[in-house]
Order: sequence, then structure tokens, then C-alpha cells
Amino acid sequence: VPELPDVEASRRWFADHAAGRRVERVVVVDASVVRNASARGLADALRGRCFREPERLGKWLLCWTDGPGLVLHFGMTGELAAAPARSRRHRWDRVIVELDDGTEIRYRDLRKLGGAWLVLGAEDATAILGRLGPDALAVRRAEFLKLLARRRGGVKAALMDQSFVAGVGNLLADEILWRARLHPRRRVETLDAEERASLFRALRAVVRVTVERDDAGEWRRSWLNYVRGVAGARCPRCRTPLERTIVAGRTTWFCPSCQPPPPAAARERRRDPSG
DNA sequence: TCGCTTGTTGATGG
DNA sequence: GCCATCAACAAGCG
Repeated sequence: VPELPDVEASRRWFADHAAGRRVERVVVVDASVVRNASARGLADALRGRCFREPERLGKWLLCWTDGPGLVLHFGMTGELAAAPARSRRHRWDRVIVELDDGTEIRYRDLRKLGGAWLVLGAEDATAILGRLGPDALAVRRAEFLKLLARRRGGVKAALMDQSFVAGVGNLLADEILWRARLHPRRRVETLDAEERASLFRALRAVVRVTVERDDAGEWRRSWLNYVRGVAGARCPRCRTPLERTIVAGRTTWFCPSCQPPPPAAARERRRDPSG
């Protein structure tokens, strides 16, 4: 469940649910998801603390308290869940935070590609989050275009690069490129001014709409991802059958009609620089 | 058994 | 140094 919109939904949910509440106890069900502290260390550090307003940067959720902070990344399968205190555990509950209102916040993650970190402050968190580009929800047009001007290489790889713009993952990238009518194998340096502007508009529109939707996880019927992966899926715009390929190492869906491929010369150059 | 999966990192090679 | 590709991490599903 973990691209920017899902993490933003988690942030809002955490803000409603946990901000202002005191931590009664912490149960680390699977210590391997706590990346920079022992189970005991995490539990001891958080017990008795009060959560403040959480913060989101890209796909990271920072749960601050009046003491240290709990940093969460959801990998590919992580999510937050609420449950009555000490109720039956879910198979994939990894860390459980019991609050003073008789509820529990649970960090649930099947594949454990994400994790939990204990941080003492913002500087501490910076080291764990690594270099992040501007948040995809907040980035301004001028800044995006400036960063794009410096960028080389595949446009899809750029969108998914967290140090370029933070928060976009594989599905959002496909949606953005489809909306901007750019083939996923286009290279940034070949995009003209209009295409760059279109890319930014698509990024902003897709991220804003997905963040504001009530039904997190649902894609609009008129969007690419609504039919992504469905057998015989057709482009919602032009009804051309969608194509599936691998770009930047990830499964990629696109419309071969709306998103015309780059010129053969560009592909050849990429494949065989010497020729 | 193989291939595939909304993420990230590090090694490798051109 | 830059960029693309791939394995690894882990666990499930068809």
C-alpha cells in the first residue's frame, strides 16, 4: 500500500488517531523490522511518551513524540492498522504501539522490505531518510523544471528516483507518464519545453487527486491504473490495447498509441554507444 | 517450480 | 563519473 498517497493517508490517520495520545507500551513482535535499535531499546524509548503531529516526507512517515521519534517506511506491503488493545494479532503485525485510549496502532508488513527506526531528532532522521528530492505533493513548477533540466537518462527512472522527487513509485510513475502522453522509455534530455510542462502538470494532477481521494487504494475509472494488469486491458482514452514491458527494472504499462515511442535512433544510441 | 509483486540499495558493466 | 541492469532483501500468490 505504499506510495506517497498511501503514506499521506497513513499520516492523516495517525494524526487523527495517535497525536496527543500517550504510549502505554510497545510490543515488538518481529525485532528484525526495527532497523537501528533493539526491541527493548525501541520500547523503552517510546513508553510514556506523547505523540505529536506526524510528518511525511516522500514515502517516509515520521511519528514524533515529546521525546524521540518513530520513523516508518512501508516498503511494498506495509500499512498501519488500528485494533482494540491486546486484541488478537494479525499474522503480519510487526510492531504494536498501545495507546492510553485503549487502542493499538499496528505496523503491519508482509514482506518486511520496510522497517521502523528510532530517531532522537530531525537531524537523526535525515541520516536515515537519505537524500530526498522535493516532495511530489509540494514541489513547485519552477523547482521541478529546474531539477529536470539537470537530469539525464530515462524519464521513468527519474520519476521513481527519491532523490529527484520524493514519493513517486512504479504505479504513480506509469499513471503520470500516461497522462502526460510520454513513452516510459523517453529520455529526459529529449523532452521539449511543452513535454516538460506536461510532465509537471501530470505529476501534480495525479498526486493531488490520489491524495485527496477518500477511497485510498482505488484508481479512477478513467485512469490507466484502473485497468492496469487486467487481461486485454485497453487505454481508457483511446481504447488501444495497453502494452506491458520492463522499464527501469520495473513492470511498466503504457498505451502505445497515446505514448509514442522515442525515435529508433535514440534507442540505438542507448543500446550501442559505439555505433 | 517459476514468475511476479505499489521499494531500496549496492554491485557491476558499458 | 554517469547511467542502466540486476541481485538481494522477504513472503506470498497463481
